[in-house]
Amino acid sequence: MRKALAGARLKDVAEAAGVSIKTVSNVVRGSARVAEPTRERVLRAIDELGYTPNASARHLRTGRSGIIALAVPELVAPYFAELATAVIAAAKERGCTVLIEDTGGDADEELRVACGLSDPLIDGVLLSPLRLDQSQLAGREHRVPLVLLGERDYEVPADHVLIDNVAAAREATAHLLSLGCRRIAAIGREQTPHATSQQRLDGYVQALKEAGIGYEERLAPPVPTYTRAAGAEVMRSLLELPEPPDAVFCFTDLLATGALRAAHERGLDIPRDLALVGFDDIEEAQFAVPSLTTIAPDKRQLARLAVEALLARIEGRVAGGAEAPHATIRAEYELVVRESTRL
Amino acid sequence: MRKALAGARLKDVAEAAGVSIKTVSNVVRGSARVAEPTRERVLRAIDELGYTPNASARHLRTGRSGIIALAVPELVAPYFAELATAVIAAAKERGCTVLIEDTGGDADEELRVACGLSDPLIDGVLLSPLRLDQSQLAGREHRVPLVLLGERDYEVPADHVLIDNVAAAREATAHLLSLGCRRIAAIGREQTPHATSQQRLDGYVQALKEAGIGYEERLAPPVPTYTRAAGAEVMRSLLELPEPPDAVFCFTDLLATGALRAAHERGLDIPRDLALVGFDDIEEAQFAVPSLTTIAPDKRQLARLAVEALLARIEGRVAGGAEAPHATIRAEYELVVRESTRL
DNA sequence: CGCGTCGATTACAACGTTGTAACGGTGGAA
DNA sequence: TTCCACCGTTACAACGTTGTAATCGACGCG
Repeated sequence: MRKALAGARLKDVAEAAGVSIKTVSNVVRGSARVAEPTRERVLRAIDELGYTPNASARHLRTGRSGIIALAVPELVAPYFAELATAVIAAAKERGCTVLIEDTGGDADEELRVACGLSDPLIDGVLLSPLRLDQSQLAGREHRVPLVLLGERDYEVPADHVLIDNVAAAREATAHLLSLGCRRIAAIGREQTPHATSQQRLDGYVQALKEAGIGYEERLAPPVPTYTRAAGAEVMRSLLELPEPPDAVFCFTDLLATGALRAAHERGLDIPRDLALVGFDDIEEAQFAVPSLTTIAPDKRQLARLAVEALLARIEGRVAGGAEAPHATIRAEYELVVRESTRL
Repeated sequence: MRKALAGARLKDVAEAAGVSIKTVSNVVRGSARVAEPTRERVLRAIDELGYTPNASARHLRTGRSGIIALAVPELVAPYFAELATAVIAAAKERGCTVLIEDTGGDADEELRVACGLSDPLIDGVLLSPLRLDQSQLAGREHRVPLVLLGERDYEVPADHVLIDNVAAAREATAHLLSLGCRRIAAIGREQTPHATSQQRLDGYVQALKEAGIGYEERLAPPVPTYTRAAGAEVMRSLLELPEPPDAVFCFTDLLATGALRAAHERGLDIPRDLALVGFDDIEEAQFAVPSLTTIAPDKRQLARLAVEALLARIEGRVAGGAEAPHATIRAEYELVVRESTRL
């Protein structure tokens, strides 16, 4: 059944080089000393036959496949597409391949992923949780190493890589305040808030408080989802308030582009009638009309730190071993000022 | 070394159910008749132990892993993110997992992917080629089944799934003509054109010709890349022509959003001063200001057809066998009219 | 009552790899 | 010369799965 086309095996190389299978294996992996002339003969044979190791067999034997899974709520959301690209690049630097899962933001699906998918092929999992809460995660069977990429509630039994969302949200809001805005709305609060929403809301409230402004729930209406459509819809409702806002802090750039769209429909001039800040710094933010001031998490750094943390767990390199306390690793961010707040 | 945590094996299930390993395997795969009471016992044991098949072992034995690779030029390009999402969904319907590769539009990388990556774990490859040309592809060793997703030049030894780009581009241009525009620019021509660029240009030229308008190369300046930035830059240069265009057909929505941005900077009113049509129907097109008229390929259908074609090749289900002639499979598209051409 | 048949189940080998332990040969020291 | 040590190499088993062929038991027919 299996055709010769499928590629040479250790056995073929061994025959060609006149040595045993194991010697070839040793040459390939550098796992034991091999005399130089033998080494050369083997390498030549490998080259001639175009040998490449069979990942399945290797995985079966060693328990390592070199494949890690990245699960995001929505790959079509530009932020996650950009993050995924950064993770793929970071993994490649470390010799790993990435398998991308789209959980659709579904808690069950996230849990399934956190438990190592349905397939032990995966060496480890990077999860950007959206709805998953810590009680569920706490009960998971620790089948594979797990690193969370993004916000978290309370304690979750896994390493986390994230930026300081509260501080970033506070900075974004403070920026609007510094422009003289006093009636600042927030778009992104959720009915049943998950961590991202909660933390950004906290930062927003803190900044207001520091400026002596109280939190007014009407100015932070709940959104059903983090989509452009939701952003537009909520923006429309905000503009219909008796006292509409003079600025808006959107918890994601996607919400912000929707808000931009709605403001445009009402003929508002941004930033003069309404200043706008987003969050994520997706590529689109630079090209929106007007371009979008936003919080820019260092996605490359996030990806690198996350891959590094996961590999450390996989390879058991964590100080203190597998039962080491779960680390929280912070990446950088910065506020990028563009037209939507440039008066 | 290998821990029990890693999950139950056929052997464990067999012991729990009091049958042989092979019977469990038969239940799992449905490959042989199993008496109903035995079946139930086995299923219960599987459920209790949380057994999941080991892909590597299965792959090692059968040569099938259930994993297909999808290689796109740029995952951050919304079109490809949306396409990837559709492919993941289509693959899941068929019981496959998708491994996403980002080739960066690099020809060498695309060739590597076309040859089945460096890893024989993959059952087959779906490739969205950008720079790869047929001469390179022709010389590849056919290590894994390959299906191309997107345009092609001439003959390539692989099945293709695509929409009729020439017709779509002609329709987009014809739409602009129907609005009364007569000086229609095109953004997306490449210095050394690959198939996508060439075909959309052909459609554009055909439509002009049918309206009795000649092709003017100045109105179709070359773009270095398919990015927002390139779209904006080319748009600026077009607006500086002695006789600037009254409409633009952009070969992708990404280019179009860049063009939109540049037009906005010049204070132009779209569509009154300049009508704009894009291509791809990325989500952003609906929320751009103004929203974007565009060609909408049926991405779900593209993904389904591509996965189906690939699985057919993998399973040798192709009429005529592995050496069957390579098929060209067309998916649907439609022109979606939005504000950017609604006068 | 015995034989044949058929359906359900099982033992065995193999996929390609690598860790372990054993092997053989060479060179130096006693 | 004899023995030991050590280095390079090897045989073997095992990872979890599935196809093949053999086995077992029961039932129907002659």
